[in-house]
Amino acid sequence: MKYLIAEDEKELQQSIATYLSREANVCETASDYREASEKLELYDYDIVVLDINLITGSGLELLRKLKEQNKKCGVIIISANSSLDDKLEGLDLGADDYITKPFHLAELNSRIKAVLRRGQFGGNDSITFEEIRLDTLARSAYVNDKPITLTRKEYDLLLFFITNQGRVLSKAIIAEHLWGDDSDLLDNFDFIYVHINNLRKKLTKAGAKYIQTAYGSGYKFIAD
Amino acid sequence: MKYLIAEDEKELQQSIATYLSREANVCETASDYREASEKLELYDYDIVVLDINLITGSGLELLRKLKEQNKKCGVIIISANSSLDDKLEGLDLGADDYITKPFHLAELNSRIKAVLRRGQFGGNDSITFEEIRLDTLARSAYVNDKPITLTRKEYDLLLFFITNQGRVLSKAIIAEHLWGDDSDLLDNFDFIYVHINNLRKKLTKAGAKYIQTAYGSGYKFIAD
DNA sequence: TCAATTCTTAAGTAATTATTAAGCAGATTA
DNA sequence: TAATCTGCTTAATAATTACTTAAGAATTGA
Repeated sequence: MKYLIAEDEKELQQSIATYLSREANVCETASDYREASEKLELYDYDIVVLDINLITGSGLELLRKLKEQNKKCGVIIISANSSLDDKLEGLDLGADDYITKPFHLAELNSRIKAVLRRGQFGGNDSITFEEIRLDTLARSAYVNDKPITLTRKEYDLLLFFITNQGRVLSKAIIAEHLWGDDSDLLDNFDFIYVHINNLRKKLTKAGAKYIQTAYGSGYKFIAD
Repeated sequence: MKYLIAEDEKELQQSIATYLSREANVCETASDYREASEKLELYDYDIVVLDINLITGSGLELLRKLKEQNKKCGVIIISANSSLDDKLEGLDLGADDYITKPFHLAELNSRIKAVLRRGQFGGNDSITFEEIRLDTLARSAYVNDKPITLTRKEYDLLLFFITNQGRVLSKAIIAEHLWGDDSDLLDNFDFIYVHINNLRKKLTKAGAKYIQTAYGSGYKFIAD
């Protein structure tokens, strides 16, 4: 399950992401219109939590765009307490639910659950790729139903590969997804080599070698 | 209280499970005849919600088997609107009630409640995991039928583990469930180490060591 | 209210995992 | 083919996370 949190208040954004990351397999954030728009074009999400009052560009505008593209994801709008109109307009535009600031995270979560339940969006606890299976609740990995022990970073890396199979992932993107936003500034991704190497060793040993190097661009996870 | 939902329509299954998990201590699902049959043999349930029109194998067949085994659980049949015969046959075979698609979840819930009330089912409000048994009314715990004394927090922790078996539970989530909502903000969960440690000691001493550390992610309760 | 139990804090230790760094290997380009 | 860039591997060091214990707070029950 993949969530996107489009919220410009950094603190709230982080609270939400932290809270929801246990429900989602992938929980990403966007801090402004541009970033959200970009991510929505590049990736598929099951749920988008959208603050309708994004400073840069309107959240409603984003929602309109989203629905034009006919993406199959549930949308939950966050709105400031006053703006009833925005809410209604949002629902008109195809949002699935809304929640008013301030709110409890548990409340947001149960609304997401409700949207997922009544919609056709997402909904599976294990992810497979060829003979690899990830149990996302137990955070455990299997190759041909034999468990392999992964560290946290290795698991996250493998999950990221599988949920983005076939796509070339640059070291910068991998770093951003596994280490968060602060790594924008880094220009040294040496440590990724190490994690890739470790994960490769474990997968190869178990008989599943799918991490391919795209020389000069990054890596991709793909069956030969 | 343990429920089993035998329903092959994934979406409906999830709706029911999510809705009823509030009422039940353990609410499990089965998607086909084989899975349901297996679970019924392995575990005891207080209530079985059985879709009589399971694609694979007949629901009626399952019910017949269930009653042959003389299991003490209440059975509520879900039937498609037309098949009156199935309903009657189901009741003949010993089902306790039926409900016709489509139905409101609240309706299903109140029928379950009614069955529980008038039946002898669920009188023993206990949850088991391997050799561990929790008496949820007395809030007491047993390992191989020998009582072990737990403090409140230890009991709550164990209950939380057992009802979320196999799932990685982060310290933040554990804190939230045992200490309430305010703990979102806490960034220090040191005290959890202590409770985990205490519970582990008691369980281990009694011969049941199921709390596994998922380094960097949390803990999970699982049989090797 | 007092005594007993239970919870939390704190501090030191242990274990695991992440990152750095350096040398090597393979690829690409001129 | 030399020069350069990119990626691989390994081992060491650093950082993080977990465990354990004991003592002081807080809570509970009589």
